[in-house]
Amino acid sequence: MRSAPTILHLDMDAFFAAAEQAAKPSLRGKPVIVGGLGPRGVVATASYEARRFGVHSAMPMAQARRLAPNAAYLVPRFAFYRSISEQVMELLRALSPLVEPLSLDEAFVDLEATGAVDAAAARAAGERLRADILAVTGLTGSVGLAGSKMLAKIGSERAKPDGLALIEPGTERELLGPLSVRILPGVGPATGEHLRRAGMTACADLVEAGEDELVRLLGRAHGTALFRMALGQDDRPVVAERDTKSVSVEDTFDVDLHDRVGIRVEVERLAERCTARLRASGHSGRTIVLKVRRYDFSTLTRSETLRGPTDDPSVVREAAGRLLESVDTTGGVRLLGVGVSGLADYTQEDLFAQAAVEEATDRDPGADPPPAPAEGPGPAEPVERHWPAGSDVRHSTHGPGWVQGSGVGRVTVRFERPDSPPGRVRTFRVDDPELSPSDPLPLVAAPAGAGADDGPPGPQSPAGAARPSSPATRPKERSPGGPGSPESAAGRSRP
DNA sequence: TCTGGGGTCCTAGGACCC
DNA sequence: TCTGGGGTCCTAGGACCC
Repeated sequence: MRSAPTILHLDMDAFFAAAEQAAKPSLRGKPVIVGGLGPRGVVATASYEARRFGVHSAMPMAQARRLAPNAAYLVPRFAFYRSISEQVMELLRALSPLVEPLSLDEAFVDLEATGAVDAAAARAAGERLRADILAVTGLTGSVGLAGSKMLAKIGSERAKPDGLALIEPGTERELLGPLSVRILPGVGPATGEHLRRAGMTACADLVEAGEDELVRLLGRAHGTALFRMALGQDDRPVVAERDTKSVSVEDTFDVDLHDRVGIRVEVERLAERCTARLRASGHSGRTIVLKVRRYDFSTLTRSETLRGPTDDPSVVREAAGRLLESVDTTGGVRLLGVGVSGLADYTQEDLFAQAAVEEATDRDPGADPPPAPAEGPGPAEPVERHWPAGSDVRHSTHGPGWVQGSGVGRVTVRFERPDSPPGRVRTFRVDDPELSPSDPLPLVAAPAGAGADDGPPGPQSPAGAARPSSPATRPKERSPGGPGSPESAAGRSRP
């Protein structure tokens, strides 16, 4: 425990949803829900407007739709969020070299790594950080400052949204006492219920019960850790780099798989994707893990440890295939996964391997929605282009916009950009040659002088402001169709 | 209402070795 | 011939986190 609040925790507010609102002016102030749009999707992030309807992270999408039928529903765009995250992490590293990212939108910073800091200086650094994040990304984040990781995190939680909370060292126990045990790290639904049945719901109850009782109830590691946490004692250091321990990929299917051959094919595909990710991360591994979730949600894993580490797709594929042999899949399978653990650094210099990595990562659907087949002029295949809800596009006449929804051969686009007023909506055929996928635009306009590069310098770039009426390619105008109207009716299409 | 995807850590039993 | 304890590795499952 430190005597000064020099551990900072930053948590961006409703990150994915806020990033989408920043990119899409028409969604500001409206309920926005980002997550899987398929029949088995769950909510990744709900904007604060959507939370008022009771929607929250991890909620099944079907339930969210019942609660907030008029919200805008968008597919996550991880590459976009990652680019914003990098800007934020950069600002954190300017504060201190000791930064521990927890996810795209969260990190600890050790302010002491640069020298002694008192409470006033820590608070000033936190406020400056929040201002810088807003200036650079256009988004808000909340900051917690305390003498330990746990309290810093509790601080940022209490500061939300768009706030800062500083917890003075010495006040931890008093602060925690009346709070629910569920705020302690490591207390989830199961442990919470376990403790409740033992009559403990507040942190003070844990202190009163004593360490021995908690160890008896929860086991050595968990019991002692929890007792200390409840007292506000937490010595975990901020750690900048931690080694990856495993790499895995998994898929939940829109409909349960029954066909044994089909299941086998999926396992092999997953093995290849997993190996590609493994190689891309510069690792090889010894233990191959197969994960199967059955129709009834029961989940099992089978693993096999090889004599030495591998990053060979065929080795991983075959091991995963062998593991599948020992699994009963009657009744159906809703999820399959393949993972590799027991990682070793991969040092081999092999041009063939490198080439394979690049090729495989290009195919990795873990990245963002594929930039749909380029405008193949060749008469080759009339592949139906896929327009994920929320993705950025550009129209050769109307400029930049985003996909509000698609289905039955049509795609609806709203033409607006981060710095424009809310734009208007138009509908096109999915194969309209004037329409193409594009990269996200910066959320915050580049400083004056730097020419913003986008929008055809044509007459009406800021759509919505101007009133484009290009008679040549008159797209079918579509009625208002506010957020949430027609999003991908196709749902998720499996390869 | 019907539960994602990517991870981490812990526990417990059995094998094996000393 | 029987018995013991400790350490490490492997496998499986579960809780938790974002």
